[in-house]
Amino acid sequence: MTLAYAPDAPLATPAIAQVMERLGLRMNFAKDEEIFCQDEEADLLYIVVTGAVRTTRLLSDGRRQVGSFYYPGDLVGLETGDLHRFSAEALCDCTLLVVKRSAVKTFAGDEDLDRALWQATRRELERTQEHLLVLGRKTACEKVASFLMDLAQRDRSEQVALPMGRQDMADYLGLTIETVSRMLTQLQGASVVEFDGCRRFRVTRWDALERLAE
Amino acid sequence: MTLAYAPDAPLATPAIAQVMERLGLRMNFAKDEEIFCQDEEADLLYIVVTGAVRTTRLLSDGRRQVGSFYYPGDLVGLETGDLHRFSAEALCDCTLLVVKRSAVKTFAGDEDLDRALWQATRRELERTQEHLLVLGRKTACEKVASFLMDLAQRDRSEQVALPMGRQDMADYLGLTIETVSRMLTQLQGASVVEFDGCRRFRVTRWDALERLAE
DNA sequence: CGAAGACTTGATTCTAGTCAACTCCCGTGG
DNA sequence: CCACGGGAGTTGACTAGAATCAAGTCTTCG
Repeated sequence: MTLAYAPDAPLATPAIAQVMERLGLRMNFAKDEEIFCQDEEADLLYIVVTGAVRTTRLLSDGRRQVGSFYYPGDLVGLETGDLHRFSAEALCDCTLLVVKRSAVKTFAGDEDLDRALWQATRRELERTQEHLLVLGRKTACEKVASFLMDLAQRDRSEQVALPMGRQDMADYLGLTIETVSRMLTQLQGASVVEFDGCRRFRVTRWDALERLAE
Repeated sequence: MTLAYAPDAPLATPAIAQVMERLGLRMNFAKDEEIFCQDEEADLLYIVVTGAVRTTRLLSDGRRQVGSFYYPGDLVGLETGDLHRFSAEALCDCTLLVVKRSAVKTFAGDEDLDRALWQATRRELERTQEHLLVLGRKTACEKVASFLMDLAQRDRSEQVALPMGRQDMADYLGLTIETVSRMLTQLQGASVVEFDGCRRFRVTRWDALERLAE
C-alpha cells in the first residue's frame, strides 16, 4: 500500500523561511561541529541553508542513535520541548539560519507562522514514525535499501551523494558499520545500485530497490 | 543522564479537553474494534476517556508495528497529516470523545487552543523519539524492562495492569512474543518484578529495573 | 610518499527468531 | 460446580541473522 508521504519535501514553508530571513542570523559550522547539545536549553531554531546536519542521542554506555538527517530547507530544533532531547552536529561544513525562539514568539499573533510551525512539527513527527517502522520491523538489508531509496528520492540526480559516513548510517539504522558495509556490497552484487567511491552511488534498478526496501 | 521527560503526563491539556467536551461526541468501542484505519482520511480527533487504544501499522507481508499506546487523557489522531499513517484500535472496551477537525478549526482564532494542539503534537513527537531510541539501540531485555518501567510510572499503584497482550507488546518493541515472554520470565527470576497472572505485575526492585532499562 | 582514518571482508559468536510442544487461564455449558 | 475447550502464554531445541573481533584494503591528505 502506498502512503502520501514525500520524504523529500523540505520542512520549512515560505512563511517560516521569510521570518527567519528577517530575524535570523547566518552561521557557519565546520564538519562535526556541535550545533546544539542534548539536555541543553532549546532557545534557538535553525534552517539548513547549505550542507547537512544530523541529530544524535547517546545512551550512558556510549551506544548512539542518530535521530534524523537534515538537508537544505529543513527546520532543525523543533524536535523538542524546553530541553533538546537530541544533539545536533554538522555532517559537513554547512551554513544555517539561526533565530531565537523568543523572537519568533513575538510574531505569535501571526497565524500563518504559527500554523506553519505546527505543520512543520507534524511533518517531523511523520518522518520519525517512518523511521520507527524501519527500526522496529525491517531486516538489515531492507533498512539499508530504504535508506538509499530515501536519499535517491530526495536528490533525483543520476549520481546521489552520501553526505554521511558508514557509522552515521549504522547509528541511524540501528546496525553496525560492518553490517551496513556488507549490505551495500550485497546490493551492489545484485546490481541494484552502483557505487563510485564510497560516498557516491547510482540506482541501477529502481524496481528492485523498491521491492527490497519493502 | 536524566531528561526532563514525563511519559505519564496526558497529552490533552485542559484547553483541549474543554473544547472537545463542548463539540465532541462520546463513543464506545469494543475490544479490538477499529477506531480509524491506515490510509483513511484523517477527519476526526479523539480523546481517550476510559480504556486504552493502540495505533498500528502493517507492512505488506503482515509484519506489524505498534506505534503507541494511549490512555485516559491522551489525544489520539494527531499523528497525521491528511491521511492516517497508522490504524487505531481499542485495546479493550473503551470510551472516546470524538470531534471533527473542521469543528476545531472554527476555533482557529482561539490562540490557546492552537497552542495546546501544537504542544500536544510536540509531546507526541517526544514520545515517538523515546520509542525510536528503544527500537534502535536497546537489547530485548532492556526493551522489555523500559516498557514495564513506563507502565509502572504511569500507574503508580502497587499493582500495575498490563492492558495489552504479549503480541501487542512484541509488536511495540520490535520483538517476538516468545522473546517478550522469556524476558518477562527472566525479570521475574531476577526478582525485579513479580507477576500475578499474566496481565498484572508489581515492581519489586525499582533500582534494578531502572538499571536494566538503561 | 607515508600515515591515519574509513571502509571492506572473513571467521566466529551470540542474540533473538523460528518451530513445536506444553501449560495455564478463563469462559462456557452440561 | 466441575469438565471441557480454546486461546494466550511459556518453555525448549534448534536456526538464522546480525554483532563482534581481527585482518586486510582503499582513500585522502599532509
